Amino acid sequence: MTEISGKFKALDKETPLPQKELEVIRYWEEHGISERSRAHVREKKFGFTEGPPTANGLPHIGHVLTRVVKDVYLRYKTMDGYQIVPNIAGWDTHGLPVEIEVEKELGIASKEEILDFGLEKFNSMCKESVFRYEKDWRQMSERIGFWIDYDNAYITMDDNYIESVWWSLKEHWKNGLLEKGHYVVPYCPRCGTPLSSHEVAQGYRQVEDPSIYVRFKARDEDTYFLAWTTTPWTLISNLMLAVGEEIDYALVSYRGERYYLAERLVEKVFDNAELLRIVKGSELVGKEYQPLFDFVVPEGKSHYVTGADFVSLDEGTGIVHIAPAFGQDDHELCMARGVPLVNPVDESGRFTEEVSAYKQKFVKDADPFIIDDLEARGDLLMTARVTHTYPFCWRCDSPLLYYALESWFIRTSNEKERLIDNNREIFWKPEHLKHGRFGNFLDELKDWALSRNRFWGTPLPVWICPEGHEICIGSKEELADLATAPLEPDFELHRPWVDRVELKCPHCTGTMKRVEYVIDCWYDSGSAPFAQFHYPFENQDKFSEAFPVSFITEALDQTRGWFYSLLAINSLLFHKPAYLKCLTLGLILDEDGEKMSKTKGNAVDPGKVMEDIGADATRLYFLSSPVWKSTRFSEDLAREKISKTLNTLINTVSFFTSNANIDDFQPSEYEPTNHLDRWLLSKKNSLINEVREGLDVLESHRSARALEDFIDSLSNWYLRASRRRFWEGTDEEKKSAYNTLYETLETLTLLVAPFTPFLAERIYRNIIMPVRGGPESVHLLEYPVAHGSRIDQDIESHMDTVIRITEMGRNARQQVDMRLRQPLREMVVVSDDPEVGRAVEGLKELLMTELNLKDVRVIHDNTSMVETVVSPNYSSLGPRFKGEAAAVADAMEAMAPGELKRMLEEGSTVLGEFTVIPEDVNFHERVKEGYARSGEPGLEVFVDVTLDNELIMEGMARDVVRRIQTMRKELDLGYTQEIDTCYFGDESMEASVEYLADYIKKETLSRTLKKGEEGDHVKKWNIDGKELTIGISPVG
RNA sequence: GGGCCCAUGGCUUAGGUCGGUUAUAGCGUCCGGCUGAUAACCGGGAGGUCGAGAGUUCAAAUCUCUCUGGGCCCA
Repeated sequence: MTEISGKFKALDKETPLPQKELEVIRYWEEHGISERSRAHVREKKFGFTEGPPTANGLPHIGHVLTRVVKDVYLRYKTMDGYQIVPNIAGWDTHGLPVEIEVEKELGIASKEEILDFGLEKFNSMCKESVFRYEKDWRQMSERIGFWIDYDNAYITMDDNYIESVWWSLKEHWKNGLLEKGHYVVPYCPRCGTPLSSHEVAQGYRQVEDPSIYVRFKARDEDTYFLAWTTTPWTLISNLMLAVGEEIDYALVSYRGERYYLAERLVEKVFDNAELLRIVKGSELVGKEYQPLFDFVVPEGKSHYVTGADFVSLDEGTGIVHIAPAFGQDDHELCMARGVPLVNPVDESGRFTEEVSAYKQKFVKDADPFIIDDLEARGDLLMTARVTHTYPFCWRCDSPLLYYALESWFIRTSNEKERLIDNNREIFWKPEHLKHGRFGNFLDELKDWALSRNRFWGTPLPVWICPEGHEICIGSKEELADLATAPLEPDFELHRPWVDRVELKCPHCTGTMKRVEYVIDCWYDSGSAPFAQFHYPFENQDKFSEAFPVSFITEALDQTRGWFYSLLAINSLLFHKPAYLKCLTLGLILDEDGEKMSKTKGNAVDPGKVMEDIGADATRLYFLSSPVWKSTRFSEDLAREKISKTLNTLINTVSFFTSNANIDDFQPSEYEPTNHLDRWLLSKKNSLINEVREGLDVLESHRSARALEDFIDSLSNWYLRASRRRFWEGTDEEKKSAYNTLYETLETLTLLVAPFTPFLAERIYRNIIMPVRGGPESVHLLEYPVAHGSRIDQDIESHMDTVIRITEMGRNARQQVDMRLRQPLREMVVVSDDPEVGRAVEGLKELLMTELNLKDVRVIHDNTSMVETVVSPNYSSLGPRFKGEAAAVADAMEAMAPGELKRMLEEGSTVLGEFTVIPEDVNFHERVKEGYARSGEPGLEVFVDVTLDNELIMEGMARDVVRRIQTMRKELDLGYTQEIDTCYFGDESMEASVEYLADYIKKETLSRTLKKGEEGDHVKKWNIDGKELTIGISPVG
């Protein structure tokens, strides 16, 4: 194919899209486009905070989705005149997952081994590890077209960042919200560390455990409380019994003893017990009982029955044994009741000296002995085995214990109402999260256990002196001021440096030492809105521009992760919601709907996807279905976007460039005269509104689909129907057509820019920039705004009608096997809707060409096109008229069918001497001879399918044209290349060619059309059973 | 164990807030057509108990409840 060069540059269609995208990336880099798009200081600010990933693993396809979604909204807002603040990336760098990676590398697995290895060395390895794959992350982001500033990214392990975090912790401390206490955590006795919920979640397994029914003797009456447990070893530490205050409890007699238990569970527990009385749980509250064991005796009041809302009747007895050191519910309940904690188990999970009978025994191993003891005393009523899920350490497989540890926590529960209020102001997508998963979490808000007995993290800035005075440090300066010695030259806000700093106690003469904890790394990332600015030490103005954050988006798993930590920390500090819009993304599944994982080997490599199908197609694929739904991903699914949408757009542009250059088109002021043009411009403006609306409500799929539909209509309707105007229209026609198409492509290029930034850039640089001038990138332009005056609902709906009529026309032709290339006399459109009349009137030419007709006319009713045929219903007539049935039938047939039909619509009617009822006759319609019909009542068409000699010859001529065009294509001739043409064969074919020689010559650019069998390219065709040999030779 | 979400032809999916004619479209498949921008396109066919059951209603893919299966979060 010969490319005609001109001011509109043709798009390169040969090179695969992914390769062209790499060229675009180079162009952006060379011209610093992304920096320039960011550099603009604008009045309108759009706050965005990047949810920081950890770069100690490779990015996967889910991260690609996150980046695509972030990017499309940020590009849109940027083009719409906002300045994204601060528009920087972020890295999450602390936490147990990082430590574990390093432990694996070192081949160690315990805290002692880390300490032996050396804290400083260990932490510096962590520091390296978190950036191991930074390059891959940056490359992936760049490749997918995510523009964010990586060079100035915030990093949670930087001293400035940590200092801001310290500042915030001190704020909490000053407000009495940061406190030491005991917190029951899942704890691995072998590793000597509590586990994060994330780790615990990995280790749940189905196991069988003993379950026992134990009785507690009431103090003041001769009855027992019957309780149930699956952890006998915790009975040693029992301090209370809990009942549901609204639950009915039965007092029963069983084998001569009296027991309380939930009424509903009596039959499950006892085979034949005598019911004595029913009481409400609330009546049991306050009753005291004798301790089962006396190894540990707490100070203060204990061993009585209390009410609790977590008592369930699903299993057990409805009376729950409470040991505050070993259960979260238990612990909270005892705290609330002022019952102190007892914990006779050491950190390795063994009973302490106090528990003389079982001392040094691992608690789980003590279970059988405790059971035997209880049985011997007669306090054990029954034993069973239950299968339930229980957590195990994912590293060493030890059963985890729920264990009360000293812990620092933030009293978020004190501020629960504030968090709930702030959540009300957030726009959630999808909406159900607001009150569902996220809202529920806030409703049941617990205090935030902040401290971790670990090494690599933000150190908890609390120092304590031997007298018990405590101080929270809020800045490096404050630390230096109070320190007993100057800070080391290479000091940083990490262990072990901060551990070595001792402070002068402001309240006594003592020396303060730091508590050895680091903090939960979720606190780090939740501090990003202020800590990324080193607020309040610097950048107060920048912070207030960007806070509250206008928009965040991350995957669903962040609901109780980052989304929560952001809301909690910032609500406490600033009494405002941290963010105003939150878009939550679904998971990416593989083709079969399975979760992707490395171990299953079904994970998709983003790099390969980029190589195979490219960024634009991937972006469009993700953006065109609701992003919050879990989406299946496969290259084949995404590839469809290339053939369906990207190529269609590319070809539309190609059509434009090749023709505009041939005609030397120059954009100019114009008034669209043609209906198709006005229709397209109206559609275009409606499209702008649709795309914007979709983006504004965070429903990118609505925008993406509107764009895809528009591209489809542009190419497959507008352009197909307008082609001839571009090729052979008058100057006026061409002016309107070219300007309309050009203007539409311009707008479309801008509209798709946030979705498919690479292709948009190519189109911009090929057809817009060289002619219109303007900045070096489409991404530096403004997003289109619709011109309401250009939107013409009538013309849009008229075109819809015409499209429907076209479909009917094709359908009608097909019913009688009348191929489209055969010209036909006329089509009659039947509708009494005046709008249909107007639509056809305005677009008559279009209908004629689309359906290859000589005429189209509209009539109001179909009486002239169909005859009503009467067929007497003998099964109704017969029984009633017997022998006269035939005469009745004759009478009916003698009438005008329309007349009879009208009469019967009223009910029964009298024909001479007979009274006939509607059931006596069936009417059906017969289409007028020579016509084919399609459509439905209200709008139908009748196509005249009778042929005469002239029509047949025209059809043949078109067949010949089609064959010559195919041959031109086979020779790869340029669009304007003239040829000499010969033909020879069937007589009727030859006659047709001669009859329509001028038409054929014009259509095929044949300078001559002669009888003969010669030419550079000669081919024998069989056209509808008739043979014709055609030969063509390019001229010159 | 608790909470939330999801389930629509062989495959991928729209619609669900606001109940209303024949359930959307693409891929694939079969038949036909069209084509000098297009990897396309157009017409038609086959293919659906809208996960199952119950309820509300004149009317349910849509609202309610129960169940089944899958997922996520939390214990």
